Amino acid sequence: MAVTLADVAARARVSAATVSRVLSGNYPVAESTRARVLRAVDELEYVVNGPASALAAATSDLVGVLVNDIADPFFGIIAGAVQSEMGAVAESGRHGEKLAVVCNTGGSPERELNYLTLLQRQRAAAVVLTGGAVEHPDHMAAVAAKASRLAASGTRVVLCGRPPIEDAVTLAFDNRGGARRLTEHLLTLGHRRIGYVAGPAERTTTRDRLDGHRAALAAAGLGEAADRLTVHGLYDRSSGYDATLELLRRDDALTAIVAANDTIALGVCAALRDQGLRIPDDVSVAGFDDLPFSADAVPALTTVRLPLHEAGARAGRLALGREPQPPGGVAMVRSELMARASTAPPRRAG
Amino acid sequence: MAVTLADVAARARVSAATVSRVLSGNYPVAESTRARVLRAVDELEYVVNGPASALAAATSDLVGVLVNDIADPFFGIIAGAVQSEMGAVAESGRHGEKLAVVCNTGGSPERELNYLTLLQRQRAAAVVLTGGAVEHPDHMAAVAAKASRLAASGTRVVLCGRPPIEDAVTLAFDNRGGARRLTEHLLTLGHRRIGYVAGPAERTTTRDRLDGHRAALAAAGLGEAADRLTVHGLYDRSSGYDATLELLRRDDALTAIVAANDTIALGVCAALRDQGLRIPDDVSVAGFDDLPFSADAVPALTTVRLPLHEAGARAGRLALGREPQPPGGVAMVRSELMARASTAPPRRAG
DNA sequence: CTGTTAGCGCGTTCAC
DNA sequence: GTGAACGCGCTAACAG
Repeated sequence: MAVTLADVAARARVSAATVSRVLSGNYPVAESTRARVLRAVDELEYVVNGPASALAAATSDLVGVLVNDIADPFFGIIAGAVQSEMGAVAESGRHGEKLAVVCNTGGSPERELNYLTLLQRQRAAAVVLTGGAVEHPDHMAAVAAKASRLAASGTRVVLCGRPPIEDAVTLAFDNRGGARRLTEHLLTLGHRRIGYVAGPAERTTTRDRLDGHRAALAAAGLGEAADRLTVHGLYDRSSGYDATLELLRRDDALTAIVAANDTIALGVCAALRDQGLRIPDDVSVAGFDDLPFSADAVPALTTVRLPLHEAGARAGRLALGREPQPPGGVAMVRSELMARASTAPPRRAG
Repeated sequence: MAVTLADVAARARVSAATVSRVLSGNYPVAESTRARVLRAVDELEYVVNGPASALAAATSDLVGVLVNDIADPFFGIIAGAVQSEMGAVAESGRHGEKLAVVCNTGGSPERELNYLTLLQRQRAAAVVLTGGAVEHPDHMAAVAAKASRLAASGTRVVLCGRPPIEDAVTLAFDNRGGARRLTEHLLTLGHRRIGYVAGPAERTTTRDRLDGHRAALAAAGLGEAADRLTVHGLYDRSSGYDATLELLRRDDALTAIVAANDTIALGVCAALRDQGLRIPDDVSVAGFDDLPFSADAVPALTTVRLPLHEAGARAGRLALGREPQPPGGVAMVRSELMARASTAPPRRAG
């Protein structure tokens, strides 16, 4: 049915081996025959059979990127950056670069494991796991085991935005430090009653950011109130909205609310407005990630910037082995406080 | 190195063929041997070799989903819905369902073609093309040709949100009708000076929505001003911001602005606010798509709802051949006007 | 119901 | 520089 290497070989009047050599490019071939082969490839519109090639060579050109939520720009930006490093050039049936594919786990441990198996089955060249990990001991062990088997079979495993595990290179995000600096910023402005809208309890990202927040409060002697003014939800807008109403019920004299990410912060802002509270006059609001929309929200959102694109791109290069591994296999991605208009000194009566 | 079918067969004391039959499941096998095989699979932690399997069976379990911008929730929602239909169950080394992978073209025709080639090389089971297509004649012909070759080699081609082509099943979005009803809504409210922020000129989505807008204006005898009050940009927030400033320069007595999508509309709102204009008191604003954030924006955004999740899920089922093709291979996805707080009768002095 | 026999299309030794 | 031959791991006929 489909045109094969043999067809090309026949048309170019050479052996299949020669065609293979021309296409893979890593072997000396006479310029004249090389041209003949390429012409035949074009004329026949030949496209390499990936599975056959992968079987023979024992490696495929697939790179999997796992994300927790494909509809969240946080992951979209990272995934897009990873893909941009693959430079998929596939001219003239020639072996192009890798095929980066993103898989949406929806934050479910089972689906994460399933995708890992699926990718292992495909003999993927590399796998990039992005975003916070679920902390259930069983699941962590299962992921670590999978990673080891993948690594053992030649698949590079790269972590981007989650804690290190064995047999994987990791780009860890400075969630804790960023969160701490953010809350310190609010404390410096004079806030003392600060609410916190956290993400799902079992995610590493959630825990790290919350830890940073608590550390800042504890250092200011405010450790007590932290728990009472912390509400958990999902990493989405409506969770921020609902959590804000809850926080206001617990303490209607709050002067600031910190959200675990920018998307939640948007929900927080909406809820505050609906309650007739002005930002930042009545309540200051802060987020995390510095997604594109944060800078021109109204008011512009104070947040912690994470260089998502750069991190994703680096993860991509690491996945391709085009960049040396960081010492110890772990590199920390720095975060940066972006103080903007949504935070100001408290003016509200206590 | 890796454990193979033969290893499992040896351990279970059956032939390789039997193991294969157990794993693919579509063949009668005695319950006792079946159990023995599955136990061996577990003990050996066997994972099928995808490439080998694809080679022998001449089909792979890969399904490609092409999107224009992976960081845009519009595509994230569709892609997530497609993947949710795949139900990736990969227990016990058993052949799970398909592996849906999303590829980010960034809206570039070259990358779109490259990904199509890459997927063809992998002998993908199906390919889903989402979102507006680029209208350059050469590119359209190239995509149509690729689609034909894919279809010819057994790959199902599904279009979701773009105009039909031969050899593909398509789920077309009612962009034109929705846009028309949206502008009619504004006209009914009494608006006469309506600005329009369009997307990139060469996209089908852009054209269809703009056509609908113009049709509504023309029907109201307002066809003349349409061109002067239309500005093109990208499908992002900053384009909406910049375009709004430009529209205000062209006519500072505008009473409404229609954006080609919700994301642009957010930028429009930001720009209007920065100009000291209130929404909808001074200027009404409308978007398109009804992304999750639109309902609780401030004010809630009037827009046109497209059932993205449903459409994506259906595209997924079509890709798997689990749903009968619509008559003629084309189904229209209806859009629905969502009139909310961002639009109101004009009050501003002309 | 199960084992045997052939390939699937390509990469990679070897010789020439 | 090029061709011939073998095998990657699996599925799909056939037998039995």
